[in-house]
Amino acid sequence: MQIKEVIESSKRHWETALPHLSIDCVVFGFDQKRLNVLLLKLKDNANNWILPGGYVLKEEALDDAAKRILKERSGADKIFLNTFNVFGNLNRSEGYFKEYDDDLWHKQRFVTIGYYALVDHQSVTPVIDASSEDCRWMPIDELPEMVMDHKNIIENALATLREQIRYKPIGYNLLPEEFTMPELQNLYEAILGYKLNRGNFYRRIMRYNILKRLDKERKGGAHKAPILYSFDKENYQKALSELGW
Amino acid sequence: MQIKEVIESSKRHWETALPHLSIDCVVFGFDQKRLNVLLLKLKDNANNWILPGGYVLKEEALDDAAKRILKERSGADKIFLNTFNVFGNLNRSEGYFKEYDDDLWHKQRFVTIGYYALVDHQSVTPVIDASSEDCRWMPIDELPEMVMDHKNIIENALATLREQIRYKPIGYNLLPEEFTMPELQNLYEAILGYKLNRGNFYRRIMRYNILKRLDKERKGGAHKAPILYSFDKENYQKALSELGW
DNA sequence: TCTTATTGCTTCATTATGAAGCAATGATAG
DNA sequence: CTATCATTGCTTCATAATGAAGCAATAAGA
Repeated sequence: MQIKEVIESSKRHWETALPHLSIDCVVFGFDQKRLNVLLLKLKDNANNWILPGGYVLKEEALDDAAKRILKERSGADKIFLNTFNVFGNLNRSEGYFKEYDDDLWHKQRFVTIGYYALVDHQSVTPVIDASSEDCRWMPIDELPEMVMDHKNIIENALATLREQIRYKPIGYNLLPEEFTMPELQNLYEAILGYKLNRGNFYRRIMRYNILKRLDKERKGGAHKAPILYSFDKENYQKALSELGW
Repeated sequence: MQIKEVIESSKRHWETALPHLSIDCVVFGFDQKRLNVLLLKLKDNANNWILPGGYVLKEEALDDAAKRILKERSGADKIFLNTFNVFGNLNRSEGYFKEYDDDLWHKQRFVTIGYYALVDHQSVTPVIDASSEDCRWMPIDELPEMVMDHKNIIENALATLREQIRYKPIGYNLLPEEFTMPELQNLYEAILGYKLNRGNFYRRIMRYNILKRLDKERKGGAHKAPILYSFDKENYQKALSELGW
């Protein structure tokens, strides 16, 4: 196993980025009925996948770094992005780079800032960057083998998302402009991991008063055509700000 | 204005700690009817107060660093400690150290990990460390002038606490072993910043089933003597774990 | 002993939630 | 063209949670 590009870029990082600090992004996208995460596979790195991540430049705000990294490594752009936790244990990368020289950037001790992002699955086309061999959506309930503690980081991000969905409207960033009530319910169920009662879900969402009902339906599927909605951005923001967001 | 000790310790830090990374702790304590924060005042640093903070040693886990810093700089020990946010904007310290040499540790660009702590006010005796002139509890609604973005960090921590109190039992770490129902209500009101209905609060707390009613009362105050309670630690933990904690 | 503020706990009206169901509808099969 | 079917929009009913108010008990002090 060899990661030449990684080693090369390692040297560059020493000069331009803050040492001992990295960012990992958990990018959630919703497709049909499943919640997905955007993952990368390094060249020649066996079967281990990683989260899109990178380093903070010396004169770069943390949020800007997260945006840049995500754009460079996955093509995702203009998205909802937030920190959710910090991972600062020792030996987080233990074992993964032991064959390499001690001056390899990645072998160092790292404090990692975890960002999670919510994106419209349809509008993101995964981009394979120079150091990667693959970049794709993976369903949250069928994650592949992952490097270091990256699986744990994803679970932590998902737990954050699940907590937020309890008392905050969610969906604006995860759904396309127009969507149906069953699609919104599928999103909630995919995030929560369990089924919701249809009528009660309908009632609860309607009471939020964050949906704008469009005068059209989504025909083409079998059975009754569902009504299309879009988010009423003003009320959506109002609902969030009443909760202190 | 001079901060000799700070400059001295700055040199030591370069050798032992992770560069560009710091920790600030927002320590909440509850006294009578008010929520307080533990603050320090640097020697000779005019009237500006700071949060107890410090740096992460090269071979030290982040949580351990936070514990150590808090112990060293304020005497607080064995407490509930959690990250709540990361502050990584540029120029956070702009203007505060401009008179000093550029190689002053503090003048550098810093990413700060925010920790919040919940402690029993009575059991913490503020300790004034070598680089401080003062260390004391300050009520949350009467904060003094503070250095850099430290006031913002406190507000951010308080917002986190307020969010958590909505759907999580809180109080175990902020109250003494034995307490009364009005005291618990006062704590909630101090955190939330507004009054709660007495009967409804009583009913809600009782339904949580996290209190152990003791067979004694707190006599001595005027009027009817309130019953003493302690937390039923088992049920308290169960209530938390049902919420995924 | 009387007054007072405080406390423990309940009652009643209102609102939210869980479970179930009914009518409408668009596609499909016959 | 019509019957069937799963799905959808939305409502109903029972139960639980919440907001507002109040009653009786009580410890301290007048």
